[in-house]
Amino acid sequence: MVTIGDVASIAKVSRSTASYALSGKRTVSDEVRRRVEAAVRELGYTPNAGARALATAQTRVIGLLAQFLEDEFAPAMLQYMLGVSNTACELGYDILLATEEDGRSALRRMTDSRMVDGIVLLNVAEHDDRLPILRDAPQPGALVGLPANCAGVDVFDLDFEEAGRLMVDHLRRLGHRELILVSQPEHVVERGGAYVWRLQNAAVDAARRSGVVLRPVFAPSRQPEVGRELNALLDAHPSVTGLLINNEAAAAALPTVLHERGVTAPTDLSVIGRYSDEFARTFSLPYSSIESAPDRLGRMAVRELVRRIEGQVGPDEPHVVRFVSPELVDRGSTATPPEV
Amino acid sequence: MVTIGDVASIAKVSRSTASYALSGKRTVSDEVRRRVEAAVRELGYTPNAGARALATAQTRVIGLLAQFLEDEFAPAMLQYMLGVSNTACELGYDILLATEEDGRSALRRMTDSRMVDGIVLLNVAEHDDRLPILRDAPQPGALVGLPANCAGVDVFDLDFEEAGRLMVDHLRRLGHRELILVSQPEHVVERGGAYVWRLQNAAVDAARRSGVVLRPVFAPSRQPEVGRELNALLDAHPSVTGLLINNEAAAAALPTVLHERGVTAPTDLSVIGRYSDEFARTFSLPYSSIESAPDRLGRMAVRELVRRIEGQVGPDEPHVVRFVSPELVDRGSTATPPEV
DNA sequence: CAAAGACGGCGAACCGGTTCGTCGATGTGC
DNA sequence: GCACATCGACGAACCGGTTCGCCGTCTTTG
Repeated sequence: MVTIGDVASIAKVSRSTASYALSGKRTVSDEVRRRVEAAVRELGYTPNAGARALATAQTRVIGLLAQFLEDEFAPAMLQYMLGVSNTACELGYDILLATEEDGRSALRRMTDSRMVDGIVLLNVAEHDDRLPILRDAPQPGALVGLPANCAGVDVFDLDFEEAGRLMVDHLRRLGHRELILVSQPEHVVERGGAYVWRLQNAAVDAARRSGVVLRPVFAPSRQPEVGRELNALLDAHPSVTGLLINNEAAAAALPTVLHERGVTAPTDLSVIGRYSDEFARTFSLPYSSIESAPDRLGRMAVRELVRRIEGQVGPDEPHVVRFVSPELVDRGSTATPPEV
Repeated sequence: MVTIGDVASIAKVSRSTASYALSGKRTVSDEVRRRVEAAVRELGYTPNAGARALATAQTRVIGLLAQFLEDEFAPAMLQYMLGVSNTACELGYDILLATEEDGRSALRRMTDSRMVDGIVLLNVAEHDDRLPILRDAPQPGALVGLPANCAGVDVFDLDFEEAGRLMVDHLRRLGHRELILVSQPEHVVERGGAYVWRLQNAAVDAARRSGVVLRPVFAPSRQPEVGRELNALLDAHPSVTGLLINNEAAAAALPTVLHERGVTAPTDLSVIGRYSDEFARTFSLPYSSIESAPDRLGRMAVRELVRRIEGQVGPDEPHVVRFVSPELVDRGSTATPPEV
């Protein structure tokens, strides 16, 4: 193992001078700097991360806690992870990943042992049991997902209320008067996935205010149950002219269901989903959708986290709660409802 | 920050005694052990990872290099990552994740700075440019995917040759005489994805030996192109009675294509895929398939890697190259071909 | 021309663990 | 009763960086 001492002796300077030459934290003569740099190249020196962490109390590593829960759509989670990972890399940070069930112990391990400079929590529930631990930790934290209590952390999420209103208003303006909203399964809500409620309540509100009938339902998140449920819904409500899908599995199953029923969008039925563009491409979904922007949310979380880590924002400055405005990506799956 | 010095002074022993009491590497009186353990609980002590890494030259972290290439199916990659991550956790290791384009620099960063005790490389190409770097590194490495040169690393992969034979033989025994094999796009092969060739060559061989006509084709890995290609293939070869799919996107697109053509499996057409059971469930694919076992491969790679790290296998002992035998998961999509 | 200041380099201490060698207090054998 | 081994604890050194304080030299300034 080549150490800074080796570099120093090759360059014929002291260890401290070698360190200053490389960090630039004190002025060093050009001559010495050149000698040190040459020695670094000659030996292929790279600083030992553990030693540096010990000396500087900084690791340049960010902890990422992702949980792959039953009934939640794993490919969607991946989008968030990639947003976080790639942004961290751009900013010069590495990612320590934990995917285990028990997020609390993983979080404690990372923070207590000072393996990380900061933490990103994905898929945050309304009363997330990881939050108290994160608040007690000395490292800053950034969340993707809105908890009931945002104290002490930076929070980023899609504006699900606005998303619900947008979906309803879009179809109302086209002339639809009876819609179905397909949400995630009810136990996702019970587990604390408040975003389901946030979208649904806003949608119900918007519908009531404008005299539109909106039928909200919780649908399974697994095949083939979700396909059967969609069929049952369409059977039970033949007068429905529009479908709002806040459930990835349902969105993925819909093309087959519609095809089997001989229904085409938007001629017979208008459809709007809520998922990422990447998701739509992967599954070849032809429906207009509210972009859920997972990569963007991951990116924002890391950006703000790094600002805190690097002290560009004071520890007393208030934390951020930022909502991404939903945008409708038009894929041509909505139109005026068919004449009855 | 609470250090082992704090623990020692609370327990009224020296730092070294506290260390021995916790590690058990030397005998310590029961009385002292109790006092130290009490102090640890009282203070909530956790060793500083950087300091420990510096002293022991071990980090208990494994580096994971995953690359999300254009034209490769991201959800499939996730399966491997989860296998690696969960197994590492079980064995007491954390995962340092790199997803950036430039795997070489990420690898060098991790190994040179001694951030990790070992490396897992996913999606290894035939002439993978990360391999020379990994061989030069002092840490052991484990691969998922078969390179041309396996020297110095442990290698794990599906037995794609056997998979190819299995697919062909299964349909031949049922009486099929003309098949199409849908492979990944040709540039996946050109980039070094030799597994495509390995399966295809073995399938072609097996077909020739048994007098079956096998038409191998490279299909796109994106929607909607792959759907069009499948349609074109079925149009061009009406006498084909069986489809072998070694292309995730094609498998995902097939249900819609067949439905549109009014074709049902296995009555009109027999289908065998090659993907993981998890993948089949996510996409609700009704086809029998060769299990590609990504979680199992990830698990095997980490297991062997940890054995090397912990010195349970000597540095002179030869490295492992292990193939997982393909297993056919029967989902009822194959049968004797229809009478002509 | 002497005092003050800037510059460039060095030595030593420190970060928080682990581990080796030592040493006194016990216990054992002859 | 003495030599000897064993046990349990301690002090010091070490891992590989960073950083503070100091000092000699050269330049600037009154």
